[in-house]
Amino acid sequence: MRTHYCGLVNESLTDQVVEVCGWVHRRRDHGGVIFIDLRDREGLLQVVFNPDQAEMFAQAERIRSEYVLAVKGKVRSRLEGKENPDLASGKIEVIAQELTILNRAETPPFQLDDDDVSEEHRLRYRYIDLRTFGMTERLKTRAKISKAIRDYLDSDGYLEVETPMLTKATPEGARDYLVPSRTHHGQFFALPQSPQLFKQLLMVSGLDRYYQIVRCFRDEDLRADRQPEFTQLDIETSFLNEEQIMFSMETMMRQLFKTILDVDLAGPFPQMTYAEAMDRFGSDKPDLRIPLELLEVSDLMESVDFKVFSGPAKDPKCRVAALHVPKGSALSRKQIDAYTKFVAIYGAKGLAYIKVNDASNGREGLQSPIVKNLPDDVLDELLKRTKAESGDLIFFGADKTKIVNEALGALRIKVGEDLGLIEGDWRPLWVIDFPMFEYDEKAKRLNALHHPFTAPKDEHLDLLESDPEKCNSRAYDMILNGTELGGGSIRIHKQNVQKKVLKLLGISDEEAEDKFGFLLNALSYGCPPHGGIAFGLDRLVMLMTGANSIREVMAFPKTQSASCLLTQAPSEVSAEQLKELNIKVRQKPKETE
RNA sequence: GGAUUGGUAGCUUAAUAGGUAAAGCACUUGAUUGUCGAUCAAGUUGAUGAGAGUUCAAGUCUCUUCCAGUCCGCCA
Repeated sequence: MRTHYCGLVNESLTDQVVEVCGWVHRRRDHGGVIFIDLRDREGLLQVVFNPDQAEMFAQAERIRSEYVLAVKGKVRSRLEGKENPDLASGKIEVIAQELTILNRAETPPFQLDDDDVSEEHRLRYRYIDLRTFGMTERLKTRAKISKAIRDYLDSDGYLEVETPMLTKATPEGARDYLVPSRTHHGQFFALPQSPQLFKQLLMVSGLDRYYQIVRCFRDEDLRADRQPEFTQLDIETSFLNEEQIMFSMETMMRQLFKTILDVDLAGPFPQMTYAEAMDRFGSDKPDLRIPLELLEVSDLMESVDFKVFSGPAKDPKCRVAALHVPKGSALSRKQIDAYTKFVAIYGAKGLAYIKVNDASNGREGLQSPIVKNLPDDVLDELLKRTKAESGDLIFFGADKTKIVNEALGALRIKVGEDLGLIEGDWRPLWVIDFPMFEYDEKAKRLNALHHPFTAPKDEHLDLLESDPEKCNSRAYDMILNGTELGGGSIRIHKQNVQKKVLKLLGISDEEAEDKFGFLLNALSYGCPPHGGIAFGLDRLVMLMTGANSIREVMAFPKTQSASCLLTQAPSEVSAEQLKELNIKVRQKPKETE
């Protein structure tokens, strides 16, 4: 039926007879001659119908948008001056000899060349949306990325192993998607949040190097970069330390960017401690393309007669930080008010600022509601430390450290984007030396910053007992342009250490035995030192294709309320199905009348 | 759970201070032998997401609700 893809017919086939199949992208009827742009996944091809074959021409007159055609015809150079430079096949056209209408089509619910159709419509008719050039290209790029990754890992000795989708609910982490068991009344499987434990077991089994491109499930609220089901590139290896794993993953990324985008990522990736990232960027995934930094000024503000600053400056749980914005004094009062509103989202109670009108004129050169509260020596030191020049602006955050970091960290990105300060295209880095735990104020207990199987640094082992909050882990995150591409760690391979960590997380011996007994057992049967990493494949593809949501790189994504507009899932099930599962729905859904 | 933006013809949008719902594209028909977002002419298309209220009068004001987007919380 087909000899060539439409989009791949070019001048090298001139004078040959080809058979192509595709969808009618556009029809231009000139009465005596009809042009049809025929489209398939590889692109467009102009097909010409002449009236000398009356029967075929009559059929061509009835063709409408999105009809599916098979056309046999001769490739010929377009007439002089009639080439279309926008088309890969623009130098040639196909003169139709035979036409088969394989299928008719209703008028599509939206036009394929309309690039601002609402996402709601696109998702409802996703099968049509996927015909558009942008979607097709992104899915093709995604497939190329997966293949390049597989090629690299395969050549590096990694085995692709599948792990169960029906598995055990875990107490830590995100909310599980549950699947009721028919054969065990009242019991449930959980869909995996990640194959974490299975890949560790594969290391115990001596598989040595494992990878998998695998679906993961988390029942939490959605974002532009979060879907209830998403794809991880999951990797684990034995007998390598963190430096070796990081080097290998970096090499993989470098090859990937070269293959897909022809981009040379500068290497080696810089490494930054968690503490430094929080201090300088207010974030554990800093966007290094933005040349703004948070500056610690708590020590300066301790003794000033301005409680908004001196209070937090003296409190060890708080910080006062400055964000120096070159040329920022051009910001209007209205813009600064908008930024004040912006940081309020993160809990900041205000946003102090100083406009540096004339850096050489001391206090007189500064414009700000707070200058009157600050003594000369503090102002001098502030200008010195920020290296602020005339025309600049300095924002301040003074609050709980967490709030200051989140507020100024987000402001840093927003201001950087608004003022067009972004430098360079790709700025990867590693963030290392994460704390093992974070104190959860609400639950009044420790939480694992990565996950409960992350190993503590050898030299911090004693801190597990004495001061767990000071204990750092052997975890590492790969960050690209402010997005966490992946995170991993060296795992705990000693049973006693694993038990200790679970206890610190407030998991009782009984619960540990119940939920993780199989892992604890496995650790006792000759578990090698091992570690790994998991990358968010959707986010990686999103960055590499320049998409602004992972929905744009998934064929059939869900909406923000985790429903599928195409299939109308989730939906109710029959009484028989529920009965078989021994499940009773407690409340009837609200009346829909 | 919260903040915020939007929902008007098949699609994308408009509608002054509450006073006859409009345009472009799509679609239909006709014309048209070199277009490529073809062109020209004529034509069809609406319970303004749903429900209630205020009013002589509601797309517009009020309340409730549903859907979609962005963000906060949440996401080890």
